[in-house]
Amino acid sequence: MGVTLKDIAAEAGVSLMTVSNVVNGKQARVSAATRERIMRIVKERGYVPSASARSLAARSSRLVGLLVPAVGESSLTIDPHTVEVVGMLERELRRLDYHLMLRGISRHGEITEALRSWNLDGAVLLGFNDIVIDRLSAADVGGVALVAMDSYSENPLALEVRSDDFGGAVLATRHLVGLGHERIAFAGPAFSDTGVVRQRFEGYRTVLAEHGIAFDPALASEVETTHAAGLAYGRRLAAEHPEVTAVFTTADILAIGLIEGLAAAGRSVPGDVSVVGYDNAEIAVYVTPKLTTIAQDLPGKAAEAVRLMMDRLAGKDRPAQAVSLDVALIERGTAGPPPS
Amino acid sequence: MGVTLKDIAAEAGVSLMTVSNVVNGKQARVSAATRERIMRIVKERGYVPSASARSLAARSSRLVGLLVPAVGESSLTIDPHTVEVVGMLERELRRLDYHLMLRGISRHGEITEALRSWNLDGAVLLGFNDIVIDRLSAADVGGVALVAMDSYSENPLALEVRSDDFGGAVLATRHLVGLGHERIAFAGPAFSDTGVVRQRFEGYRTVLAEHGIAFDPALASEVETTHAAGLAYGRRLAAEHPEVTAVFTTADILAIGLIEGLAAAGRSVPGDVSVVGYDNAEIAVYVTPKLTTIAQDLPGKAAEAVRLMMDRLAGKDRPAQAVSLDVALIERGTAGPPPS
DNA sequence: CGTCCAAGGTATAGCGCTAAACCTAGCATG
DNA sequence: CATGCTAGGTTTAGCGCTATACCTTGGACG
Repeated sequence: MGVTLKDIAAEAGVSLMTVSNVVNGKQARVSAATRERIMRIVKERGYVPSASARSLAARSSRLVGLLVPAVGESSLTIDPHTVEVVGMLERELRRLDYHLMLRGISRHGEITEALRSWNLDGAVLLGFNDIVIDRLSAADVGGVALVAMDSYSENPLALEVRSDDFGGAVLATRHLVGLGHERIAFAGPAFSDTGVVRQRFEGYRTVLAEHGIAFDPALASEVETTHAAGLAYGRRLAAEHPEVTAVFTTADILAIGLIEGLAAAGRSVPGDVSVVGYDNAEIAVYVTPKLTTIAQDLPGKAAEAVRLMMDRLAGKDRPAQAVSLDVALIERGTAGPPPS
Repeated sequence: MGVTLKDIAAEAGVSLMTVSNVVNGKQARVSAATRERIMRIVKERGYVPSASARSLAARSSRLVGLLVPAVGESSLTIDPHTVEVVGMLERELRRLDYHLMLRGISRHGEITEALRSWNLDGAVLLGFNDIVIDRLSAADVGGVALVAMDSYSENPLALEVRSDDFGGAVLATRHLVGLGHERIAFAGPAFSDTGVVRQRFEGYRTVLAEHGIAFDPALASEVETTHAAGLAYGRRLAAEHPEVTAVFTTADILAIGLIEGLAAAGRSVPGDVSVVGYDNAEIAVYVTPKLTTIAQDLPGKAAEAVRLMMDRLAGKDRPAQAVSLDVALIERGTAGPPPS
């Protein structure tokens, strides 16, 4: 079916290696005339090199893995966040004639398996828990270029890219304290865990302490990052903690659900309760009032991850140091002074 | 570095082929005792088969491509839509020990190149224009299993999965006509093209004709699928066509922008103008008033695409026939009777 | 005039795996 | 007792490519 190097070589009357050299742009060893003749035949016959054969013979696959957690039977956790990275990464890789392989990871061993099985040149790990990254040993990784996004591991085998989650929480909480709030609740998923949400939780607690406000564990709730969970939480909060005048949440969608839940319980935002979201998602400006939130530099994060990956693939070794991007408070309509 | 079949064979004192048979679960030719011994060694040594070697030797890569249009230098066009498919596809493929390769396509030739270079067993084409699919010849495709989503090509080489776009437009437009509207505008991207949007445009025109309403080309506008474009369109519409009392749009995000644009021009929804969106996106319920829209069966579409792909990979040949999924009108708050 | 060298190639030996054909002992069968 | 068959393997011949070492010319140079 397919045209191979051998076919081209036969037609051009040269050895197979000469064709290989031409196709791979190794200028040195071929005369211009021969090169042109071969290229013409390659075009004519529609020759496409076999990536598997190359990968096998050259011990390099020109393949980068995109590894995403996949919880059991459920789908991949690709949020708008992630999509941006995927898009940028694919484009940059394509420019350099690399390819992207998407792989959900449900057991730890699958990371190593993915790296080795396809002989990946690099891999981007999206949103894994620190512990997962920590457990990666040099033997697991081999020489694969690893970039971990949104992980707080300190594994020197992976270059890390994240935004300043602690700082974002500090910004949000200080904003609320500055407006005069004292009973400030926190809502986010699994914050007792390590990782991104934990950092935001610590930022929140730090600012409370900084202002002499006692941390009340009853005001920190584990809430999933969905509209429905936010809504339920809003009702609950209104019923159980009417003294709360502000909430810092770790996701916009949760915040929007929360606002609806509060409204359902007769509490208005920002009149009765102030709310700050996180991520500055697209939806943040479509709701009324528009959501006050923390913006991450998403394109920046994606660009940085891509840059690190490209540099490592190109062989530029850089210190395994974490890159942390700045965040910003976007003041819109959901945070105001507490009711007097 | 890596452990190979040869290493395992040497350690187990059997031939390489026996190990290969065990690893690939070919029960027939190996005794239970030998099989267990080999499996133990495989586990101990952490053997991972080389996918490139397999692909080369077996002429099958267990690799499925996800081909997405990539316009020039820009990123991939992965909308929430697409993400659902990606997630489901990855999960199903992983269960069957296939892998997913993500590839942006910016020139037509790249489709063939992608199929051939990695020796793909199958490919899902997401959101390509019909013309692109039409141009695919048997030689381009080889034996690759092709599933095209949201294409209206009739190329027998690709199984097609789409939802009933014409029917959706009919539902939306009839709803508006039924409410008493006569000056109904249409807004969507590139509807003069072929494809999904064209189908919706035809649905709209058909219903107008059906009710004896003359089609006015000035009321059909080419508007990009973004909030900003919708907003600009809203202002323009209010200024240039104050007689319009209803708009059917091909995307929710466009509809939401449109509503804001109308509001900015002093026209309220649904009091002055009714609006129907398309897709029943998540945001549709977060805006006020909640958006009346057409819902596609997204999970169904994804599931169907996956099912077709799986069947074809498993060798079940089915007639190359298009699957079309039903749509539904979701009545919410943005469509009402025209002002009297 | 012998030597060196560069330019422009070719020949050889795999990479790690699988498909397909082949082998061999041991047993049942007519 | 020859024959066939089966279980349980082994051997051989690549898949399409690249790395590496090697081979020829025809000058330039001392």
